[in-house]
Parts: sequence; structure tokens; C-alpha cells
Amino acid sequence: MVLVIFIMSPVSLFKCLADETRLKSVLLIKQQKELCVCELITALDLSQPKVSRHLAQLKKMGLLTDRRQGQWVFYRINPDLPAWCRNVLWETSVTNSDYLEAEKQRLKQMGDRPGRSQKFC
Amino acid sequence: MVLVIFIMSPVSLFKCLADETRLKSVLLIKQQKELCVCELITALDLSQPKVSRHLAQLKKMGLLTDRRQGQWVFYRINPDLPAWCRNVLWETSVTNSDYLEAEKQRLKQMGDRPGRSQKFC
DNA sequence: TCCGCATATATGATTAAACATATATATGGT
DNA sequence: ACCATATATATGTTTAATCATATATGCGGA
Repeated sequence: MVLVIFIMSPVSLFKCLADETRLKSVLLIKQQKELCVCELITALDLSQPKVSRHLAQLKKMGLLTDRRQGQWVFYRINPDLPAWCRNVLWETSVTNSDYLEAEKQRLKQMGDRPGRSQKFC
Repeated sequence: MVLVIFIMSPVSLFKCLADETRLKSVLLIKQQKELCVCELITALDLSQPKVSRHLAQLKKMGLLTDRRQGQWVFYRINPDLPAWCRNVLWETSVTNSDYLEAEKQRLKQMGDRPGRSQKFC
């Protein structure tokens, strides 16, 4: 039986969130539970490599996890993320509820959003 | 009658906290209510220009305020800092209580700490 | 089944920009 | 003059953006 505890240093978390692309990605994903790269590209209105790079960085830092479903890769908040990090995210999103308005709008208007197979979760 | 609301964008706050010198300065100041530059230099064990520069940046961003008392300049958390920012700081400091152990130790052992004249507060 | 093409995502390489630090010097108060 | 603090300049280091390309999956037709 193995117990793995995931630790995130304060500075590491803040570095993750100190970039607009990363912060918006994280908050959007948190709010939508799960998003694939092409949905984020549309919502954030940014280039594919740019989004992909920041997601890779967030995954490497342990803030996000990903799963592949067919041709799509879906990103989520790492379920093992320490509570204090989740609280920081929560604090940020509730107080700045208008911060993602444009992004949510673009996401809502997006056609051809890939379907989720729940069996893979 | 003028009402001034101070707003801090999420990314701005996280940029402030995404550097170890700045984060430790802010958390130490928050915990000690008020610290002058020479106390921070001792506690953080860093060069004077380095500390001074980061403090100036935090003041410019609105996270800190300062007051001069004689030859010393004391820094505090800006009393007008939005509640969500304070909550993020609180969340960070309670969960990472050992993060400032060495700094608190050095501060405690520091001789010749300047006295505070309460009349200026 | 195999091939070619389309879509989704990732990554290498390059360049540009932002950031942090050190040294030296300036300012402001006693 | 002395002390505490701030700032200017130069320099090194990190970080981010872009373009081009690579990998992976899916689909349609021979």
C-alpha cells in the first residue's frame, strides 16, 4: 500500500497563475470540470501551440491532469491538488466572476464540441 | 466626498507573489504587522538593494504601503487591499506555516531593532 | 487491410521580451 | 559626517511567443 502526497510550494503555485493564459485556462477548466485543447483555443482565442505549451507546463507542475479520448486530450484540475491551492483558485474565481465572461461566451457559441464518454472517467 | 476603490487584477496579485523574495516579504510583513527594510534584510538574509527593489515593486502594485519614521521606512500590507487578496495570503500562510521558520528565527535574534512610535500610525 | 488525407495535439528551434541581481551612486534624515 | 534606504546602469537568466514540424487518431476509398 503506497501513500503519495502531492505538495505544491507557494511560489510554484503563484508562478503557475502569474500568466494570463495559464490563469484563465485553469479557472475555465475548474469551472467546466473538463476541457479539451481545441475548446480552450476557441474560448481563449489563442494559437494552438501557445495553449498547448501552457497546458504542458501546468501538467508538469502538477496543477492539471490529462486523459486522451480518441483524438482529443481533455484536461482537468489535478484531483490530488492540495486543499489550500484549491481554496486559492476558489477565492480568485468567485471574487472575479466577470474575468472569464468573454471566454465563456466564446465557449458557449462554439460548434462541434467533442462529446465526453463518461465510461473513461 | 470621494470613494476610491482599489482593484487588483488576479494576474497582478499572482505576479507579485511569484517570486520568493516578494512572497516571503509579504507574508513576514503580514505576520509582523509592520517591518522596516533593515529588519527584512536580516530576516531574509538578502542584500539591501535587492530587498528595497522588491519592496518598491510591491508598493507600486498596491500590495504594500510605507511610512517613514526617522531614518527608517516601515512597510505594511495596504489596508485597502481587496478581501480576496487578503484571503489568498491567509490561505497561503496558514497552510505553509513552516515556510518562514528560518526568517522568523533570524528576526527574533536580531539586535538593535528600531522602535515604533505609535503616534505616527 | 492498406494507403492517403484530415484533424487534434505536442514539441524543437529560434528569437524576443521580461525579470532578477550586482555594483555603484544618490537621497534624505539625524 | 553617518546611517538607512532608494535608484541607475549594466548584465545574466528565465520566460514566452512564433514558426515549422512531428506524432497520434480517425476516416474514406482502393
